[in-house]
Amino acid sequence: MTTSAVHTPRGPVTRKDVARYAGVSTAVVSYVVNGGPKKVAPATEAKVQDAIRILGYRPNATARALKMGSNQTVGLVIPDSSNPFWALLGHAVEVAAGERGYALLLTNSDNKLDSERRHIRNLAARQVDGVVLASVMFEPDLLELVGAGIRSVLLNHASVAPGFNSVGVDLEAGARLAVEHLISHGHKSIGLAMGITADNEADGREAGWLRALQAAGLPPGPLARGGFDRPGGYAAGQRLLASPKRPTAIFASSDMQAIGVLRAIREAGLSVPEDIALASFDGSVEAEYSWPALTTVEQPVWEMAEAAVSALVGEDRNEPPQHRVFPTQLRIRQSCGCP
Amino acid sequence: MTTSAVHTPRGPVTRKDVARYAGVSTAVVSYVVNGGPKKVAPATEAKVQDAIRILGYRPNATARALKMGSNQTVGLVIPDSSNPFWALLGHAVEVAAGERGYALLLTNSDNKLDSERRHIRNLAARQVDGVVLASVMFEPDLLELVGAGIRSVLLNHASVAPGFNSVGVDLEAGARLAVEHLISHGHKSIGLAMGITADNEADGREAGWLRALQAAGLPPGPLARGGFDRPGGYAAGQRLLASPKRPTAIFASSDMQAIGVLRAIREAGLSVPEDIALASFDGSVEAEYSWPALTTVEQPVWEMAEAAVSALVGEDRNEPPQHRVFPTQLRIRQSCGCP
DNA sequence: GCGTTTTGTTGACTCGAGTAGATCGTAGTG
DNA sequence: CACTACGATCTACTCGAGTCAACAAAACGC
Repeated sequence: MTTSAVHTPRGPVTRKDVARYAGVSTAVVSYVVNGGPKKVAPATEAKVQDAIRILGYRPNATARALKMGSNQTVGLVIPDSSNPFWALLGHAVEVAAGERGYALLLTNSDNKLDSERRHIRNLAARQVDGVVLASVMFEPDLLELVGAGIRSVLLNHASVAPGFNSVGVDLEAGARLAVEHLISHGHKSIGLAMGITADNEADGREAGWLRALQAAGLPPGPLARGGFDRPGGYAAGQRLLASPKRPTAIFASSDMQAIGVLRAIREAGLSVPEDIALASFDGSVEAEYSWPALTTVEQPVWEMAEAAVSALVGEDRNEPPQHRVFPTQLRIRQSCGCP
Repeated sequence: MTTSAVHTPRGPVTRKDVARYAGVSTAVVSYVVNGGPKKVAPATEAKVQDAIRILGYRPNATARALKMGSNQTVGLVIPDSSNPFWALLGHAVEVAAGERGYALLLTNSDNKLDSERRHIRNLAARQVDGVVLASVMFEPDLLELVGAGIRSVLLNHASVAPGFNSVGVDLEAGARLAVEHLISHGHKSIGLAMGITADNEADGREAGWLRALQAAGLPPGPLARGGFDRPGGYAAGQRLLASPKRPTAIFASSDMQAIGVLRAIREAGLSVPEDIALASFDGSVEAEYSWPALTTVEQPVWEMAEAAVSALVGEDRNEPPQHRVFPTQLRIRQSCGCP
């Protein structure tokens, strides 16, 4: 004869079961579980706590969410979570959300617009409390969808959409930092391996590269476009190396691209930074452990995630939409030619 | 004068609003939205569809979840989503779940037991339909928690817990594959950079390394333990290099560790594979783009994720718990000494 | 034309929890 | 001792959607 058999109902234990077992009403159970909004006598509270423990009651978060109109969840849409930069961002968002008691619904848009749109629709239906949209693309459709009552933050997006929160870094300033550093090493021909932004908006990194060169009175070096990922960088790197006047330095718009470029350079029998210097953008861990370690423009991912989540469900939830731009920092390592 | 203002209620549009607008009962709206369980006359259906479109109605997934007892969500607990291997796994799980209409709640345990336990509790309260538990740790507590009605899959865990689904690879066979390959290159002293498994269960990779050496009549080389990540591998690598009899080859229990080892080797002024050959475990993208490219034992991450999700919410949802072991494949590149 | 199916629609109850408002009992005051 | 004030508790409604039993109307058979 087991101890738990008598009163244990089949199926999941609900508030009602606890109430019956403790000999109180369901309201009291709620008051005990939530510590309010009404007081409960200590003796009653103890009875209820016992019942909860004995029956193994766990409140149904879905029911709570229905009643309260919030399921304590934020959604995140990123292009590809197997890309280390996005993975890190996802991690940071999860932590920032977790600190506030929110869980993270993660979705990958895979750089496809319809996929992204589907995910946003889905997140909206699931009544998430907010969504962080780290999209390379951008469509008015998205505005409408997300605008339908759900708070959202655009991450690192070029266009500053009215009515939307946005969080990002100063891409142009960051790129200038890196290119200027390459220039300071004496390079006169600096190529650019640029990622492809689907909306064809001018990317700040490209502008920064150009400005830095102009400011130094240098002509723009060769430019090759490819995906922001390793294969994209590899392909872009090969094209840069094959250009009529091979650059002596290359700035890549992402760390992953730089790693691809690195491979292209090596396969060409050249070495970094002796033959070609390299700098990139993002500041991911892979940059640190690459060989040579990559000089890169670091994005304050944790702060950005924190700011994004805060705008969604944090203290500044009710403020009007903000556009926060974070500074970047040049993380100097060996790929640029520094010792 | 806007077209939508007249009948649009304030706040989110519910089934009731649609019903009122279309002049039907709420039941009919449900039937239209779900295509059942009862038929609706074409003319009525059209009216309802119009109302839905005009009012911009989207069904509240939370309410649906409450009624149906499922919120079409699976949970994933991994040690650290900024580790590429786990990031890839997360991506694969998300895709597998997405194909079945399920969303992914992602949590990082950060390798901490209490954090892991908290997340599982949270996932349970949120009534997820299943959880994939990729824990390095293991505690009976977890069994109890997850066992409380929620289907779960243990990923790549050494101990085969009864009543639990599990999905993993044959760690020992995989490790043997790699070590045997190093032996075939003529190496007689092969060190092991082993990750730390918190539950101190014997890890198959260690066993495989040992067995391969024994089978070849070789003495076990030096062994160093560290985290499964890059810093862990770096530290382990330094210790292996400093060991009295320096090994001529090293097998690392993860790609990330191998990348750390690579750095240690380079900082010691040695080169791979000339001075020290290297092979590792996981088969992540970083291994491919490392220099030299890492020879590694590839885990079939996509198949594993597919199997895990399928056991949770797929076709074989109602079968008794299974233990699926997938084969690994040796992906030969340059770090082992092959051309 | 009448009884019988078929088809279409509806009202009402349900899921599990939050909480306002009503109710009960008791302690405190005059 | 009557009467208020208050603390503790319960009743009952709500959130939004799924679906069954019940019913009305139309289609059918003979």
